[in-house]
Amino acid sequence: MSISPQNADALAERLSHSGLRATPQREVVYNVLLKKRDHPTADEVFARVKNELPTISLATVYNCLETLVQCELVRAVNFERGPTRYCPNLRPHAHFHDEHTGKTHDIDLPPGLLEKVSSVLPQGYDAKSVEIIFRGKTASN
Amino acid sequence: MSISPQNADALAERLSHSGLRATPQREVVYNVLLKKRDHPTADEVFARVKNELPTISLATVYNCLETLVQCELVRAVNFERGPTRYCPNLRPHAHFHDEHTGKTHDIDLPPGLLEKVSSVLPQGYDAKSVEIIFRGKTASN
DNA sequence: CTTGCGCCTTAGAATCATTCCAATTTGTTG
DNA sequence: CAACAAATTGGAATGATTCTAAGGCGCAAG
Repeated sequence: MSISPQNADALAERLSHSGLRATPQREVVYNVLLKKRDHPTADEVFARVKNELPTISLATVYNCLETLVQCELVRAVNFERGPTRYCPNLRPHAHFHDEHTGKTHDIDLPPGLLEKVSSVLPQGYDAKSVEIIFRGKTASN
Repeated sequence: MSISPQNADALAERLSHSGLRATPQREVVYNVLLKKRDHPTADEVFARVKNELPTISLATVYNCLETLVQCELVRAVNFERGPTRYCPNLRPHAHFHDEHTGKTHDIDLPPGLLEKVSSVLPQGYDAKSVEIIFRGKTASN
C-alpha cells in the first residue's frame, strides 16, 4: 500500500501549515483511514497500520490520529460511550448508526441543510459545527 | 428535597410497567436530574444524591441511571469522549456544546424539524432517533 | 559536516469511566 | 413466616485513553 501523491501532498501541506512534520507514521495512519472508510477505532487503525509499520506503537497511533484531527483532515466521532471512531470524509455528512450490525454509514447532506438546521439556534448562539446522528436499522436487516 | 407527587408517580408507573420497583435510590436519582438540568455526569449525580442518601454507592447510581434510560425517562448523551451525561428533557431538542464554558444547553426544536432532517435519508434507512449536536460559542463569552 | 534543538516516537505506567462480581439486603408472595 | 426475586453495595476488573520519561531524527546555524 503506497499513499497516492495527492493525498501525501495534502497531508504534508496541512501538516507543515501547522509547523508539523510529515512522518511515515502519520502518512500510513492517514492512508489507512482513506483506504477503508469504516470508521475504525484507534485499536483497529493500530492493527491495520502494523502491517506496514510493524514497530509502531499504539501511543503513536493515538498521537497521529489526534494530529490529523487537529489539521482537520479527519473527524473524530463518538456515539454512545465506547472507543472514538475516525472518519476521513470531509464533505458535510451525517452518520447513520445501524443498531443491528453496529456499522456506521455516512449520509451525504444536501447543500443548505446544515444552515437550515442551524437557523433554529436562538440569538447569541454561534455554532462552529453541527453534527447529526441517526440511529435505527437498514433495509438489509 | 422531596420528589413531587406527579414525578414520583410517573417514575413508579414507568418502572412497574417494566416490572421494576420504585426504590428510594431510583427516586432520588431521578429527582436530582429533574432538579438541576445541567447534564451531569454519573459522578456528579453521585455527589448530589449523597446529600440525601449518604450510603448510596456509585455502582447503584450507574444502575439507576441505566434503569431510567431504559424506561425512557432520561436520555444519555455522549459528546466527545468523556463521561456520559444525563438529561431528563424528553421534548425533542438538540444540544449546544459551548466550547468555552464546557456547558451544554438544550435547544428546543420546532415541530417537523426532525422529520425534515430525517427526509435526507436514502431509501432503506429507517431512523428510530435523530440527535443533533452543535458546537461553538455563545454571546455571553 | 557536526552540533544543538525541537519535534516525534516509543513502551510502559497511570488515570478515568464504567462494568462486573459476589455477598448482602429488601420487598413481595404464597 | 419462608422463600424467591429484585436491588444495592464495595471492591475488583476492564477498556480506552493519556501521561511520562527516555531515546531518535531531521534540519538550521555555525
